[in-house]
Amino acid sequence: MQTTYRTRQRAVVLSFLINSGNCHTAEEIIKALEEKGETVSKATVYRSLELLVKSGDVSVFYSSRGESALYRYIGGHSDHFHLKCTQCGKTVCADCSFINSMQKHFYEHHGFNVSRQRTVIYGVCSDCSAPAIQPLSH
Amino acid sequence: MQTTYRTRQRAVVLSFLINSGNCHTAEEIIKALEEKGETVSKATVYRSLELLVKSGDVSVFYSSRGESALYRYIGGHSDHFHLKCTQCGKTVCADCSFINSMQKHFYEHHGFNVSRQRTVIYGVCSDCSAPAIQPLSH
DNA sequence: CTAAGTGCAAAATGTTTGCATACTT
DNA sequence: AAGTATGCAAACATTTTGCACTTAG
Repeated sequence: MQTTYRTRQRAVVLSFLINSGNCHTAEEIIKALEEKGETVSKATVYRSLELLVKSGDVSVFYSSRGESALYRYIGGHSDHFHLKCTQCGKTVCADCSFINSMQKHFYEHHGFNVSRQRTVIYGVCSDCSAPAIQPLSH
Repeated sequence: MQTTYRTRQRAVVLSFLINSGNCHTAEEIIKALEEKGETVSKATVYRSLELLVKSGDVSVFYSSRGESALYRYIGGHSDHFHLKCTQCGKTVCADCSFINSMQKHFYEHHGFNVSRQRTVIYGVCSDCSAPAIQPLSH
């Protein structure tokens, strides 16, 4: 088994995510660290994120092609998951226990253990499905 | 509103998906058409897929970064959605009406209209969560 | 000392775009 | 004719990789 060394760079990436508490793209993290004067190379940010995801401290969320993955520190945020609107592209984070029912169903009927953090629910958000006021097509 | 012309290329792409009935990456479609002797350029395949998705004949499914989007003809396959294993990477298509409950919940509690075709449930599949025989972690 | 991690720049991947040409209607 | 679509190659954006060097244990 491979042991992981503690490095300044990885600590910096993790503490950024911990302090923020929100979802961030790799690019955002890179820029933020740069502005803070922290020197962490782009490649290292990606590699650190990969390790942090493997270790379970951080979750990745792949929204859709052409957009970046979103990373987020998960210290107990077990009910958190994402609703992504296919019309406006916005992603809403929902903290809601319905995911428990989902987990139960998929485990019992499909032998499948749902990941609360990485699951993406696609659909149309309330803003975009507002009746009448919609723009006349695209 | 913009009218769409019927073209040989788009018909070819659509009929490939109809005949297959399965999910395919753009790359697969391009290769398959090439082998069939159909001449459709890569760019046109992408553009056709985009139009077909817009028209509702085809669904896209973005699995995760570094992998291609999956396209699929949806002629009434309304109960179809994807379970993706984060360990082995396999994607299982599930046809199951539980999605009705999901739809109800997200609509009632979040004003969000779930897309049956594009939603991705991430988790660990039964093969990968088989007890006892698992590798000793990482 | 050795395994693991870093930084850089270059590569890779999957998809999109500009533009001149060719279809559809 | 006017509006779309095509094909090609070049551009893109995000992420990954090779390699020589540094650091943690």
